[in-house]
Amino acid sequence: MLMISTKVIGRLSFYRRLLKEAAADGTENMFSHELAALAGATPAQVRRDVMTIGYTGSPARGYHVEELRATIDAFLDTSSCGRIALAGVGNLGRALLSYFVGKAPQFSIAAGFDNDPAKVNRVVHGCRCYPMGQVAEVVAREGIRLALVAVPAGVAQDVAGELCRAGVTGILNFAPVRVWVPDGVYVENVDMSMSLERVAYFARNGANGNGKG
Amino acid sequence: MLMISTKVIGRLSFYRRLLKEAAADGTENMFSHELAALAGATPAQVRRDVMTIGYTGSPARGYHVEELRATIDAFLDTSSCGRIALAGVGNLGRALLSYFVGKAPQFSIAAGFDNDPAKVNRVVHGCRCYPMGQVAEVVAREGIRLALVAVPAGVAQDVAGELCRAGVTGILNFAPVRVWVPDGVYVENVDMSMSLERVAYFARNGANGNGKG
DNA sequence: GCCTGTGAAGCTATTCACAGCT
DNA sequence: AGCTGTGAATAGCTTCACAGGC
Repeated sequence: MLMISTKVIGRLSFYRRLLKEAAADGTENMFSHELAALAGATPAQVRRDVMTIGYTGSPARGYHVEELRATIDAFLDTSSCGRIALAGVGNLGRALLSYFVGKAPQFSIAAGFDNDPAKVNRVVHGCRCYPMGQVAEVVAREGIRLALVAVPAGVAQDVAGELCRAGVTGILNFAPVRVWVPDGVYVENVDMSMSLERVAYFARNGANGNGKG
Repeated sequence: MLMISTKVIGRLSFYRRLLKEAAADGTENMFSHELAALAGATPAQVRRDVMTIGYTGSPARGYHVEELRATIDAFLDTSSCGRIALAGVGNLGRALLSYFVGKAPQFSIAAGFDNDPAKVNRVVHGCRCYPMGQVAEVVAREGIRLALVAVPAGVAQDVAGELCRAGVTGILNFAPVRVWVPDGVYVENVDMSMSLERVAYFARNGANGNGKG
């Protein structure tokens, strides 16, 4: 199977969200330039991205909103893999919980992990918090494959390692360190300090428009 | 002045953090391959990045940790522009407050804004919360140039526009929508839903290693 | 006319590979 | 020997431009 870049996957995920909104507003068809305007991309890029997943629109009507959304859904295979672990139920962890609750119906945070005795066995936003020692057991029992890592930088590597050993194959890492994982595990880093420094740099040095993201 | 990509700026910011840690551990010199190993990059890329900012090491000793860090500091111009506004003091906003407090000494969140009367005039983590209506006044008074946007998607555009009108030139946007800003304003989007969907995709489709960020 | 799909071109980012230094 | 700095090569990404269709 052809390898598709993280950039394309990100944009597809974003297009899908826009298509959902458009569908909710009653829009049935959209041209590439319309979708591009919403996404902040070029029409050519939208067409390329749509081509990569093998959907094709009509010159007369553009893309059928529902069909394209369904094609992206199928491509991203949204049905499976929805159970997520949250490692670190501090300020950031709880914010992530409330952020993801309800937002993405295909995903649910099935378990939280923390070493703070004040958090263990609490239920926050419908998510039960377990001690770190139970990662292996709970991840296996709940069939968890994805994890959010929101622990302090100093323990992120240990926590990530333990999650991988328990069977997690995808990690969204909010700790400001690179973590090393076995082959076959995918890590994406959300490094907010780095992002802020980048914003500070370009705010001063006058690059306008949207950066990455 | 030569235009430098967001990727390079991000990596420089990351190298600097690693260099600080190395210096704290008493390391005086590092070779490109050592820094690369810590950063998860290639030695050639480290050398390129270092070259871009005009620092040069020695074949015998590699880079002088303190000097390189100072050169990156000077390049990113860390001294100015440190005052930040936080728009939206909900769960995410408060998590960002606690995340950035102390973390980056060159940055401080000087004011929060929210429309919830329960939050207005409260002080959270040393940050005073004002009503949205006072953005123009407070941003001007505090000399704020950067903003974190952590409001619901539906109002992100309005809030971003108001911030720009008040003089903000850099926005780190956590709302899952693209916001449109005047020329000369830089926006970086942190779209956690998109990131999670990307992780889910690559967790299944087996791309290993680190993605972007 | 204005659209899509797409080969080809153009551009950006990364890596190679080697001269020059210690 | 092993390193840096860097021109050249490669790989990857985006845009152009146009054939073909309505």
